[in-house]
Amino acid sequence: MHKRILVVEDEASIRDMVAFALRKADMEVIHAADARAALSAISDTPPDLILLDWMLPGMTGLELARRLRAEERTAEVPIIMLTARGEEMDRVSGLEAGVDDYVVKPFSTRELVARIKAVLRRAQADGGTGSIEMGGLRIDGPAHRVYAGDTQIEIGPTEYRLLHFFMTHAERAYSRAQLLDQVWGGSVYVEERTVDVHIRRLRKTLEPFGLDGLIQTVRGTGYRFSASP
Amino acid sequence: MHKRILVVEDEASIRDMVAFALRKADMEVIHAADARAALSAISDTPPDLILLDWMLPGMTGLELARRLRAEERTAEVPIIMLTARGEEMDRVSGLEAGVDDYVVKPFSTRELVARIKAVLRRAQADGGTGSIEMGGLRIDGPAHRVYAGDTQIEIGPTEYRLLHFFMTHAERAYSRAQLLDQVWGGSVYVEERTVDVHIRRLRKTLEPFGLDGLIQTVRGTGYRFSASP
DNA sequence: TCGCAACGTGACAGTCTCGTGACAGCGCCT
DNA sequence: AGGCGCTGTCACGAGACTGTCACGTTGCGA
Repeated sequence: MHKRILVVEDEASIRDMVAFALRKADMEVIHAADARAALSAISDTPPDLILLDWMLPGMTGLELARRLRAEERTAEVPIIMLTARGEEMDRVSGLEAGVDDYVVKPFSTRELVARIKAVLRRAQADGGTGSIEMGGLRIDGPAHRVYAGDTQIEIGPTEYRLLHFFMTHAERAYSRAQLLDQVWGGSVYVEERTVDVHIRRLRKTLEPFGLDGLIQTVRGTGYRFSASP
Repeated sequence: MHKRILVVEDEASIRDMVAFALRKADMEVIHAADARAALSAISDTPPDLILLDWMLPGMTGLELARRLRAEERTAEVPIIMLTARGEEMDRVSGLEAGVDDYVVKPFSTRELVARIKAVLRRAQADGGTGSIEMGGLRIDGPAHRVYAGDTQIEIGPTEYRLLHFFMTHAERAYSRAQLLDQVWGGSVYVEERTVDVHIRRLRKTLEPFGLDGLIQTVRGTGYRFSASP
């Protein structure tokens, strides 16, 4: 799996470390120290994935992410954000800007590579359209919409994020803590049982469309999303 | 969440403080004063996480980290480094060696525990073992599912953990005490005979699928999981 | 062959988990 | 201000799961 990764990061030490790890994982690394350099690097050939630092000189990573999403050439390129601890609270707005995943500094290279691979795998799975379909349910990432066949389903923000996470991480059990981490964002204090309630609401929203059994309870562990019962 | 943590630290005061905090957080603490002791402690059963002091007599923590990464048994075990203030600049080389996180001294035990939990959660999220198949039985770790051929088997939490342990430690006999340790978690008080009952339940759930004889009784010792009768 | 210890089995009551409905607080729009 | 959608929390109850006991069976050494 040879892939081209664009690393947008101004701090040399982190850049070098990342480059070292990615090359070891058989990936090609392109550097950009700031947003302008990133945009010009992309104008040539879009990479397979962009690794973006949250804090950049000139333009924030979030802003750049939005720009990249707006441009057709790069709208479909997965983006992973690098954030320092304490910046996590903006995870939700980041996810809404179309960022695919977050890695919080300090991170281990092992974790980084694992996340990158996961995101690449997912990107490949949804064929680049940004929408995922399974079990009669379709979620349109860029448009923030959910369909059951042709009819659109009205869905709240949290329910949407939960469903989106599930559909991008199907066939796998997650604990309530993990779901809080991933869907609510790492730095919030909410009861774990709150997850149950949102699961319940999501199930209730999907039920009228004959979409039962998609969200399964894994007793003693958490929940799982899967098209097969 | 009962976890085994190996603490590699030569300074007694820090070691005791850490041990106290971790035990309070329901973790089992193994201790090693230097690199050699650490390696020998690991040779038995690898822990779930290693807490490593940067400065150690004989071998630096970094060196030890590399050694651990190189060895297959411990390559996946998360490592957290304890560093004194001012040693931070070497963070990059540490991350290159595959260290998962840093905690800078002086630290609060609360922070330490939080970091440990975070790292454990991430390590667990990275999928771990994937799926294992043997003797016509397949267990899908990430999805938390068990199959006999194509049909899924309904299974309770404890039965699942027991089966999972057996399939990851097949062809070897375990005493009831060992099973309680590994499957129930070390800090619980249950009768040893309880193991028998769960073995029985597991056998019973597997039986309808023609999966007999997978769990064998080793009279006077305990039980063993094996594909061959 | 006998007797004992180890193991299998069924039943049971307590505990824990999860689903569910209700409710109050909050931000937003009219 | 009032209505409305959304969210987090709580309390309750059904059902699943668990640990333990009592008793039946089996294997093994004397």
